[in-house]
Parts: sequence; structure tokens; C-alpha cells
Amino acid sequence: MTRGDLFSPECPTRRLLDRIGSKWTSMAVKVLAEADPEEVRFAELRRRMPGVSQKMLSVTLQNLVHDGLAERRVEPTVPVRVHYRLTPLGLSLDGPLAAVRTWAEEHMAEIDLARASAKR
Amino acid sequence: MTRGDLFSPECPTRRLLDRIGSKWTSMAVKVLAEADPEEVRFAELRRRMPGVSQKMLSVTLQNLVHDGLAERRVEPTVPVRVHYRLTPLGLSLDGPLAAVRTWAEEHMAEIDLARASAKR
DNA sequence: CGGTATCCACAGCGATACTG
DNA sequence: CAGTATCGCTGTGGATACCG
Repeated sequence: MTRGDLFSPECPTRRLLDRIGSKWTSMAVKVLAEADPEEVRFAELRRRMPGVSQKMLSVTLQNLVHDGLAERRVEPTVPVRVHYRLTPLGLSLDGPLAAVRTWAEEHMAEIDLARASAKR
Repeated sequence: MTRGDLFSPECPTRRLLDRIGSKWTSMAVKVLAEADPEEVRFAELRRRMPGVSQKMLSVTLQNLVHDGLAERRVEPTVPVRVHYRLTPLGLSLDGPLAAVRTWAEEHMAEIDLARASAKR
């Protein structure tokens, strides 16, 4: 493959990083992947993602659904109950994300060390 | 490990994603990793990263150096020549990034398909 | 050549309040 | 319960100009 493809404005890696770099996306994917194959309700997701606002969780999940990474199922009760789970595509994304998480856990301390020893 | 660790405000994964999610970081790491063990000059990096501004390349490289992911070497000529290369730590980060790149290349088309078939 | 300084536009995100 | 609407702050990043 050519380098031009990867670095063009439509570079798939860049676009993917825009997604998973958004504040809550990777956390949502991880929570949903851990629950898989069980569904997770909106309120339960919120509980498992400390600090997320209702709005941002809503936006994050909409993005995942819109990208085909997650599915949304509404129970037509009153009040409604909404369940989410990853699609196979979304589940497959957890692999690369896990690699990033593992690296972070193993090496972020070294980065912190480098930062601390640098002039601020 | 506990989930609390990963999802705390200082979650290492979150902080790493903040870095590699920034617009030019992952591209710079890739270019430097491809050149490794050769050094790459500032102007050459700029050429290999289409669209990057001088300022953002400078900021990106400073961040990498500050985090101990890259090294900077200045040739004290006039005008100066500045060379960059990854540290072993930075090189090790290319592994997880490569996993993300591979996933992106294999699956972004599916995401585009999902987006296209969704109501806009 | 390789920065640094300044200015600015815009998108991400949080807080809050309201709705079906 | 699970959103949507509105508002405003903040940080990222682009354009431009200048410096050692």
C-alpha cells in the first residue's frame, strides 16, 4: 500500500483516531466489550463510566450506533428501557483498543517520568 | 486490576489516547518508526506529513520529546539542522498504533457503509 | 532552517433545564 | 428513563508574521 493513502485527508487511521480519541468512546467500547454478549442499559453504562454526563453518554452512544459499532434496542415500556451492545464490528475494535490499553498500563509511568525530569 | 484504576481521572489509557488522538502525533510516530533507526530532519518530516503546519509539527515533536518518546539532535551549523528519532519507548508505541492502523484499514469501509445507510 | 509569538475560528465538552 | 435543547467555556489547531 502507498503512503499517500494513509496520509491523505481521508486517511482511515486519522478518522478512526478522531473517533476513539474522543473522550468517552473507548471507555464505552470497553464497558460494552466486557459485558458482551450481554446488553447494557443506558443507566448501567452511566454507572460504569464515572464522570460521564448524560448528554455525552448519549452522544457517544449515538456515534457508536451511527458507525455500526453498537446496536440500540428499545423496550417499549413506560418509562422506556434502552439497551446497548456491540456489533461484531465493534467487538473487533476492542482488540486494537486493548493493545493500546496494555501499552498505556505498562509504559505511562515511563512517560510520566520523562515529563517530570523535563524542564516545565 | 480494578476497573476503578482504569476509569479514574488519571486513567493511563485516557491520557495516552489524549496524546495519540491529537491530530499529528500518531502520524509523526509512524513516519519516525518507518525511518528508524535513521534520524529524520524537521523539513523532511514536514514533507512526509502532508498538511501539517510548521507550528503544529513543532508542537507535536516537542510533545513527543517531552514525553520521552523521541529525541532531538541539533547540528550547530548555520542555518541549523535538527534531527529527530524515536526512543526505544517511542518505538514500542508503534506496535499498538500499528494494530489500530491495521484495524482502520480493514474496517473503516464498514463504518463508512454504516454511516451512509443511516439517516443523516 | 527551524522554530516562536500572536491571533482567531471552531469543535468538544460540561452544566443545566426541559420532554415523551 | 433516556434522551434533547441551550448555553458558554476551553483547548486544539490553522494562518500569519517575525527571530536566531
